[in-house]
Amino acid sequence: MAWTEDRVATLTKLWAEGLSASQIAKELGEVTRNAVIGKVHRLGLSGRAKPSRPKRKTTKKAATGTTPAPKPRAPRTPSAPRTPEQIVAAAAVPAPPPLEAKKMSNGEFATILTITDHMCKWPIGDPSKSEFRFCGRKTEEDEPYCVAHSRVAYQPSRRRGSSSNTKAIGPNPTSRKRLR
DNA sequence: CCCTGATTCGC
DNA sequence: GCGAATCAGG
Repeated sequence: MAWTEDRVATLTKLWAEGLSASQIAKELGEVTRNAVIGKVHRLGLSGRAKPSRPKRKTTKKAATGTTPAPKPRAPRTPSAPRTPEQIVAAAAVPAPPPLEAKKMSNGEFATILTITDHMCKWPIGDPSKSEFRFCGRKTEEDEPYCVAHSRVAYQPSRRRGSSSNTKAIGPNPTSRKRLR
């Protein structure tokens, strides 16, 4: 499968949205996550908000005794210093502070502990903070968000008029793991 | 062990 | 240019 303009566009978009390489690979289909990562690098849009990339240790681990050191591949060269890519993926930033959450009937926001089905899982605040809450309003049957937040989360993208292209761009709620 | 991205290199 | 293999880390 060749990297058509279309697929590259999707790849770029999904990558900017923060999807993992494997997720993107599944999304595109016909490609592996390695292919995705490879393409991402080739496109020069590597390194978005990567939490862990302290240092690339070129020093490969010393043979753990029993390692016969097959070394099928050519010796890894020291690798060129990573160029600080300055890809601006800001355009695809997930969710600006959307609607202000209303209070729940009992006067509290939904928390990670109180959130249940039929409650809007739109995050409010910084997930790393204890003040983090969910919107908590009533939602439709299997909707993760309330109607208001759903509109924000699922914005139709004007690409390819036909095919379903309503990609979720909202933040990832707690349990949004893709089924595998 | 699962996952993640990063890198290199044969094709 | 592509992507498998591999690496390194969480």
